[in-house]
Amino acid sequence: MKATPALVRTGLGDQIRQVLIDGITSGRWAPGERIVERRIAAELGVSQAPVREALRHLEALRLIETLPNRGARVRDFTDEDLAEVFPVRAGLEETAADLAVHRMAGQVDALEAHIARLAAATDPGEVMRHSIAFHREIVEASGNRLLRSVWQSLGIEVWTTLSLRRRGTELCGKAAEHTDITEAFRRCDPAVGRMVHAHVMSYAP
Amino acid sequence: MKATPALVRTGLGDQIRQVLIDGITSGRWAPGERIVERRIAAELGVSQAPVREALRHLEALRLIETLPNRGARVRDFTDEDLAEVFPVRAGLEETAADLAVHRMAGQVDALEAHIARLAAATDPGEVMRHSIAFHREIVEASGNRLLRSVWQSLGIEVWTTLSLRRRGTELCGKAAEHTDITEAFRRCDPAVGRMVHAHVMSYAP
DNA sequence: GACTGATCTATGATCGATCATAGATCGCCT
DNA sequence: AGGCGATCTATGATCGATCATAGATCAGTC
Repeated sequence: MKATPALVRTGLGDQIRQVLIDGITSGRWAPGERIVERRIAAELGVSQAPVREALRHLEALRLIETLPNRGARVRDFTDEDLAEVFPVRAGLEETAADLAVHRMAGQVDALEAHIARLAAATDPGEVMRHSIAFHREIVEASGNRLLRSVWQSLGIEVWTTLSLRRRGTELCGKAAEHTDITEAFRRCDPAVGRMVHAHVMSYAP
Repeated sequence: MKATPALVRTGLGDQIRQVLIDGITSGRWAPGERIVERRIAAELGVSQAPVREALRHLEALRLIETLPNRGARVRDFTDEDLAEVFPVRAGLEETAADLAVHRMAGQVDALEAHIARLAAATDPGEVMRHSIAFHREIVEASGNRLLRSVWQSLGIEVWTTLSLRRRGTELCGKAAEHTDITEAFRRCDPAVGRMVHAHVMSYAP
């Protein structure tokens, strides 16, 4: 492979995946558009193999759909697709909160730190990441590694980005609920699971 | 590749994945044992590529763990690993039941069919599959494709098999609860979600 | 012109070989 | 003997090429 690697050496598959994700979220590849393995490979100056690896990850994230012997295409996200994520997130995060409330034992420093960072955030991307980080913190605090793995595999950041592109799913105005939830964790309120569930569902369109 | 393909032609990756899953659940590969890509490839008379593809699937199922440049090894499932799946399943299936109860509108034929098949099952493997099929039916009935995808990715069958190997997690004696749940669906009882949650958790060790 | 089948083309699936890295091994120096 | 590199080995990561399949295209018959 000569054509100016254009990519540093740290796991080609990972880097290609990021390139593809950026391309999809930025709209470079339109929904329904085919993603041809060799074309991407040639463009990035790599071979077909790591591109295939990256595509499998995108498939797991449900960003593309693949037909046997027919290749991959960018999914044509319907509003329904974007909406489906919320009940799943709500269920997972409710479970996480119920598990976490015991383990935290009123220690909510980490949650408060995320709230502070969210309040200080300026640009929309930063707001989104800090808002998500608050939720991730709850999932982490559950101590259930499988739960964490499943939650991560939802690719919340990517889907939220797509949702923001689609319409103006505003993330602000929810900081108050984050505070309420944090207070519930502080007093080990067993209703915190339901609160988190309701909070997540309130994002749904 | 000459060495008597030993595998029919229907997507090598899929077939290899099944061989590996069987090998792990049957105990052919012990926990912690390394899985060397080229060894498997040579053994099955294929090349490294489809084996790598299969290994990625196993990684998604959390049956193996992979270190960069260091290969894959069979995970050493702790009791904790086996237990972690139940809260996650319970949360997902509660969500599914809550979504499904509206869509079923009291039509519980499919659920009853699974109960009948479970009652008629004889060998343990069959019992397990029909028991799982009942739960899968609820998830399918939710109509949420993401939820279905996430549930499937838990690899319930495999983990249940492993759990059965580990100790005698008996699946019988739960048929009555399946009937209770079905009745709740028939009368569109909004408490069905909680029932499913409790039912799933009752399998936990 | 319309239908049927052979051929061509694009591309995914798979292959065999090479490159790169992590440990293991060996040899040298003190 | 012990420490420290150089070298060797096993193996994952990547490559370029080939095989196989799904459609598209074309030719022949009626």
